[in-house]
Amino acid sequence: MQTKQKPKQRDAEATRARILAAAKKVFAKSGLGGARVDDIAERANANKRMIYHYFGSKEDLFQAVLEEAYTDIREAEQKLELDQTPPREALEKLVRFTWEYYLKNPEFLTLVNSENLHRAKHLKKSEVIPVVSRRFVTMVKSLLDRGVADGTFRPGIDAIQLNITIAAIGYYYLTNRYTGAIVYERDLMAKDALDERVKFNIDTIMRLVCVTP
Amino acid sequence: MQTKQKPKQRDAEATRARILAAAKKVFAKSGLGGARVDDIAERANANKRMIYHYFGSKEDLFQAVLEEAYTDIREAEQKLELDQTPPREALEKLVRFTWEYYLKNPEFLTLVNSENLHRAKHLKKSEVIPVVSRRFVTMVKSLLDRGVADGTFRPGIDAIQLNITIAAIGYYYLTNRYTGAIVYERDLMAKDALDERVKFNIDTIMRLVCVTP
DNA sequence: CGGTTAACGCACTAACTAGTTACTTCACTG
DNA sequence: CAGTGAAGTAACTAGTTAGTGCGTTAACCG
Repeated sequence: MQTKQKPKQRDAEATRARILAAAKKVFAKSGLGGARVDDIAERANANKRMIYHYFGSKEDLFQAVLEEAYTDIREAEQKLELDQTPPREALEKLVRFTWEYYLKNPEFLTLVNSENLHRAKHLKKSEVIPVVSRRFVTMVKSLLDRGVADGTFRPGIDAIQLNITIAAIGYYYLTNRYTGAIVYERDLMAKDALDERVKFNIDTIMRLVCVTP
Repeated sequence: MQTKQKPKQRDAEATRARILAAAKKVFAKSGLGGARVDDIAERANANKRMIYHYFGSKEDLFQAVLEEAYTDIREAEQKLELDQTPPREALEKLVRFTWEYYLKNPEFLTLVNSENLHRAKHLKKSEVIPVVSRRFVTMVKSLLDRGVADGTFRPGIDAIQLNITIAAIGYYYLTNRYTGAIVYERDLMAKDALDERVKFNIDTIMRLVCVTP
């Protein structure tokens, strides 16, 4: 049984996927308000009519893009298999992963920003988000527990506060890189600067969590 | 000589200020792309023509709003007079101030996000931003130096990395409060949650910077 | 192979939007 | 107190923009 078939002239699945990918780019670049449906259609090599055929409206399309973005990062986190790594190493791995994911997927940052500008009205309607989110929080919780049990981590740290902090120190640096470059008069995206920042972030989290940093 | 005069029917200064205040609200709520010039004019109790008279264009108005927002926070920071406070106390004061400023001025967060979506093209043109920014970085640098000198702070910490981290742990929590509430299934803006977060943030920074946290 | 269904495209609209034109009215000065 | 320049207004334009009506064509099934 072969899965790869000869390319069809009409392929609902492929067209849908092209629209979704194009929408992700455009929404990330211009936000929900600034994005143009015509622009998305053109980049997707699809007719604008198809967007309304598959997604219903511009906002529904935005919701689909967001859901995909969130499930993507949550899936990638699960693949880290932190539960099979010693606590200290696993924590560093998580901090490093979060940083690198944001660095390689900058659209994720702007999409989340855009969604917060709209007070998460699209995420609120989503069915899939709570499912993947819970699995993620549970993962970090059990990592913390294991670390406390074997004496490497301080007890009493709230997993959600830790999660937020790990995300924050990477997210803020990267999402505000343009204003940051001006305020701090420094190229924040130079290789050296990026390397220095991960190091600093790992240090920050280790000092926060570990008994002996 | 009295400064308070009877309200004029025509007052260039007052109209300009009303437009700027209205623009700040609207840009913060909808972003640069989503904001409507007509909406700003209406909220300012001014004619749309006046916006073009005083500010030239929508983008120039946005730049004026941004510059005001940045100079406001930088001015407030200077008023803390950290150089007249012992290093440890001064650092905690700075972390707390940053958090509270973001909390009380949420428009600042969305304006900065919006500007980063546009790759800081407006901030780049500004003359005043580098001036106030340098004064701010200098302030934190000398705070760090004083702390190292009297043995309370670890040596070798980069002032800009520290600045970014202090901003990040407050900014991220607050700017992403809507998506955060859904992902973490927790009311992040409840009084208890806010109190817990400042405490956590102060702890994070103290452990990062102080020799004996 | 013929017919039904779903994919696809063209061309349109109704509402909106940044910016402008041409005009009126007030405040202050000489 | 007259007249001039600045403050203020209404109505308009030219170009966009999200969303649609309707016709066409390819794919798949019996």
